[in-house]
Amino acid sequence: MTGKVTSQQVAELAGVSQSAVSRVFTPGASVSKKMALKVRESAEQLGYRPNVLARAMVSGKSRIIGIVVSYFENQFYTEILAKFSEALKERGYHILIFMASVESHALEEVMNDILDYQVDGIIVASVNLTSDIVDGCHSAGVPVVLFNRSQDIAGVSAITSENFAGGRKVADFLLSGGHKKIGYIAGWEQASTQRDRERGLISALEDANVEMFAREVGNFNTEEAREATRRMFQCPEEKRPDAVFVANDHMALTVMDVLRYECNLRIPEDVSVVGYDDAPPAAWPTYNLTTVRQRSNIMVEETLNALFEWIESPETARCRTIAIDGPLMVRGSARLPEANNTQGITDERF
Amino acid sequence: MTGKVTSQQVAELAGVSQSAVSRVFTPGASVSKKMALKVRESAEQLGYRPNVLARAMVSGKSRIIGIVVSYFENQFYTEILAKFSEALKERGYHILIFMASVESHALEEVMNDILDYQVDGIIVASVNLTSDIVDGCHSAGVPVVLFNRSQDIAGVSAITSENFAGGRKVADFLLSGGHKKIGYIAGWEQASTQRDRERGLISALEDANVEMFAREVGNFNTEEAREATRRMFQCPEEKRPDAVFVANDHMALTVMDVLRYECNLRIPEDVSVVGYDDAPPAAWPTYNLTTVRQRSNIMVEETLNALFEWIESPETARCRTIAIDGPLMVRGSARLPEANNTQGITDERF
DNA sequence: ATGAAAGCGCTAACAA
DNA sequence: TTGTTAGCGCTTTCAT
Repeated sequence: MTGKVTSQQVAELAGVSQSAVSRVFTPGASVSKKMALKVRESAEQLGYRPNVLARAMVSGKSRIIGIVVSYFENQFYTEILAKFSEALKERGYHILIFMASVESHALEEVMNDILDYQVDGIIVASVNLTSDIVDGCHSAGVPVVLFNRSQDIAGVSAITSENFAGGRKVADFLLSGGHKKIGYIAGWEQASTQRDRERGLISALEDANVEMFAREVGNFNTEEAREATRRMFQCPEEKRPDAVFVANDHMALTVMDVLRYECNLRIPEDVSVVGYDDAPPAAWPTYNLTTVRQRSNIMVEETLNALFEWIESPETARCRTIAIDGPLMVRGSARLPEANNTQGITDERF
Repeated sequence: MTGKVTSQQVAELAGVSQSAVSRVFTPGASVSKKMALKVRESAEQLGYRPNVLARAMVSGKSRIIGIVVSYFENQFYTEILAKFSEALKERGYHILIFMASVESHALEEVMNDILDYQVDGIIVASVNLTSDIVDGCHSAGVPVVLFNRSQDIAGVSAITSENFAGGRKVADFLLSGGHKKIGYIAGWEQASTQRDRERGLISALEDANVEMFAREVGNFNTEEAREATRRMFQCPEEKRPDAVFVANDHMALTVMDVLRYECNLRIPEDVSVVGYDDAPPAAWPTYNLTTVRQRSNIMVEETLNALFEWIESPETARCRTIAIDGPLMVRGSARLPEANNTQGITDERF
């Protein structure tokens, strides 16, 4: 029944000034051993802990980072969120979380909500920003960094994987597996990740003089991916792709389910499937999905580096656009290249 | 480049007092139409938005709810988090998120961190509290409610599903499917959900004079569930259960994978599998898992009701312990009762 | 209906 | 090293 304990109360009990108490709880302030001891004892006794909000008001630092996520059914993002949470806790920060729908109108509201909390920075995962929104953040002095999206907006750092190269790896792998009829199930077409993966795919296909055999849009969500798969595969055999690259794992799982249980197709005997992300379920034996890994640990780390560079020295911080290379995880969902075909492929990773 | 805009600046531009500006942005304060208009115009022009932290300091209400989650790989909880997020946004609150490991030592730290942010309430999902921790919250005047755990601690409301009844439903279903050799893969044994589900199972088994055939502990995590399954099923056929109830879906998926890909057992021909939660992947055709549904919408709603009852009227609020009934979702992972056996079972839901 | 003034709990000069 | 003082941006009496 203590109610809230203030530094003032601690000060009185310890017989010192209120600011002395503040110093004791401020790392790197100058206090004598004796003072520190006295104060800590009284604080302990009363159950005192500094009020982070009050500290935030005067210091201008809330130690809160806002995170916006929009595809939360996608296990890749829940994994990412857990990693951000842990890494930020280590730095003494905490996460105010916001789930956004994909429409950018709602986004503006969400971003304003975030700013109202005086966050020290914002991480935006798989969301498209507008320069108006970014301007809003900048004029509030809050750095923003994009995770898994890259956009040409002044002053936002962006961390992605090498999506173009990833798309190429998939194409090369499929081609060397002898596939000629390669289909593609696209994600949300405004997403840079989607576009770059597709560009990579097409570019490698062109190099081999192969045309994309079929294309449908799954929009990164389960239901549309299901329908896209039906459109692509419920047709006479000669019009059916013998391989399909799906723009992310989340959709790829659905695609595999539809292929197996609705189309009665065997994977990889009848059709090869390759995804992108290496989300946890990709490794489950049922799916055993060949996919391009996004190296989430590194991506998270780089995102935080970029963000804290701005937070800690806004003057000198430079805007970064970083793309992390990731390997193709070769598993069982796609036909393997013939042994005599493998040009230097010795490893699981292509 | 506006920097932070204060109510003072808006006041000056509008030619009114700072407190007038405050009133305009305080729902239900007394301001004339003219004043409101003038102020809103100036505010708009400067891009002013009230500072939530400053407001929190004086009002004592931060409009932040702390949420602690510990099993984040479990899709059931990511779904829950999304639902809390949406429902809270509707009430004008936001979520400060904390991921906790299961050890209770770390928990105390985490809870203190949360309190430092002056949250208005705390939701604790699938975490075991101690009364010390709860006392800490109460003396800080912060209500706590347990989600998917129930514990005998004074002053904490708890919302769960009818775990005991759920366990019984599973047993009855398996029994009427003709199973006699029923195994159980337990969750973390300190968890009330785990205990209640198991008690329900055993109680119905006893009523039918059947003994539990095998039991292993999976601790609610993937790796231990995998090992538990091996221990239970890698043995001579006669010592092998013909049905297994797994304490939650997250483990059940792993169990199914091990059964199929390591033990070469068919589901449900060789062994029936039943889970608990009805997490999203349970409905995927590959798993098609028969499971007890936790009605997450209702559970979330009740959790929030309990929490806000405390937040809004701490004097009159009463502590609630609510268990929500949930149906058995009959799918394909467990053998169905013989037609002539079905005593009044007409529906998919048992 | 409006303005003046006090103060939420804290940090950060500034003196001493 | 310590105490004194002045705010951070806001809500909320209290006068008017």
